[in-house]
Amino acid sequence: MSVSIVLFTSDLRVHDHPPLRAALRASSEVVPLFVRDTGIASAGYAAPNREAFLADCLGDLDTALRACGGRLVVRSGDVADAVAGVAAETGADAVHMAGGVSAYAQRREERLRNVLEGQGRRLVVHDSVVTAVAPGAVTPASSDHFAVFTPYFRHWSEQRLRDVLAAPRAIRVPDGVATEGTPSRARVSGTSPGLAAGGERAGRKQLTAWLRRGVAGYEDGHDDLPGDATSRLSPHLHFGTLSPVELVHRARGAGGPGADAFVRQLAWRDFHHQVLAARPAAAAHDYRTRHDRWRSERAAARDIEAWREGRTGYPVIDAAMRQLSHEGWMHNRGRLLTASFLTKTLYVDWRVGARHFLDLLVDGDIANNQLNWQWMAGTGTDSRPNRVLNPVTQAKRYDPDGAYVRRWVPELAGLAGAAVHEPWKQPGPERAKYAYPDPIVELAEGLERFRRARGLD
DNA sequence: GCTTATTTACT
DNA sequence: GTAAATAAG
Repeated sequence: MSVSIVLFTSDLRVHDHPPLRAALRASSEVVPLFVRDTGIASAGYAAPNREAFLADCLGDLDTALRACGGRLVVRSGDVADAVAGVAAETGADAVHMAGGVSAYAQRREERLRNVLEGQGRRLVVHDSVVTAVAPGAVTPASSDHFAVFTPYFRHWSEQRLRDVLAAPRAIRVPDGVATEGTPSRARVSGTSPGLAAGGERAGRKQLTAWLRRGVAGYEDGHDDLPGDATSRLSPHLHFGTLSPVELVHRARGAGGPGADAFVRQLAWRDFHHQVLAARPAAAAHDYRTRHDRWRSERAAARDIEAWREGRTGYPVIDAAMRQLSHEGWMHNRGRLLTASFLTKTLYVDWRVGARHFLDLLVDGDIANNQLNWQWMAGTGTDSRPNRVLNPVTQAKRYDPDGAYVRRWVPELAGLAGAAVHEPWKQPGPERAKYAYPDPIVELAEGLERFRRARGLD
């Protein structure tokens, strides 16, 4: 008669869950445990949209566990203390959990290992739960991680992934383990009105629909802003309600150029995770400095505010920023454009933008968010420091009829076609009809400031 | 075998 | 411009 604990973190599912399977194999009784980590709030990482989505996920996980005779135990507090407490109460001899990559996750794992080993218990950390290919599983000859995507992707693609694990059929939880119960989404305030629903069942339904109907058009459609033809699976990947290993297997099974392009995006996710695992400081500091002297937040306060609120006077930027606040999610092309605009055109520190995204994005993820921001800011792994995206050119390319802008910027709904991307070109009397701001900065002016600051010519 | 130049490709 | 692969020492 032995007891194991499964500590759920960013893996809120029962399908394809190596820690859960390992615990069930090792022990006759298992405690599925989630700790509402008070440290996340004090680290400034908590956000209402993710709190609400998390509540859905925990409720659904509890339901799935109950369906096979178990339940989810929820506690609050410091993770190491809470887990040690449950371990002492139940006499568990091992704790199984997924490996994480952030500095926070690495610290958490270390503290947990110390406290458990002090009690004579084991911590077992499992790979390929949060990513398909584990960080460090492939490395170049001269470094502990890849800094260029293309060679990483070649190696990543050659990795043999483990088989997908079935959901458990039966779970016995020891009697009398106290739980706080799962939180309610309804009690989270300050969420985006159009926030998606969380939970493994919702994620699996979405995945099936995506593979059946969406993925085939992904290669052609992924950058089409109004078409909205991306998978929207990012929140489920962030909370682990879907398994990246299973996604890769099933997408490869679907086949075709759309599936290949989609799998490539999943590899980008793993790429950023392996960078952060090796360089956890990159969440807060330049991966490779360009010696920027960003405009101070004080000096740029009005520009930053306009950017956050979606009133920069560049319609596609404002549309994307409003989509973010309304849905807690933004189209990937919008993320690139708004990040380029903040860091290059306004020359504001990428950390300011990354912070705002983390405050709102339901899929807000330290590895992907921080490193993609750095990628766009030119301080990351990318080797092109002077890449600047022109919001007008890009808008005409990826929103040729202006439908995306009109959807999110109703003030401009009266402007037909691509004219909506340049409202300042309307003749004076026409323009007065639209309660929409003039551009807060000239593109050429911003570009010049940026190039001067970077010493580019 | 190991270090150092050259080539290649780059969301 | 730069990282990785390859060729050369």
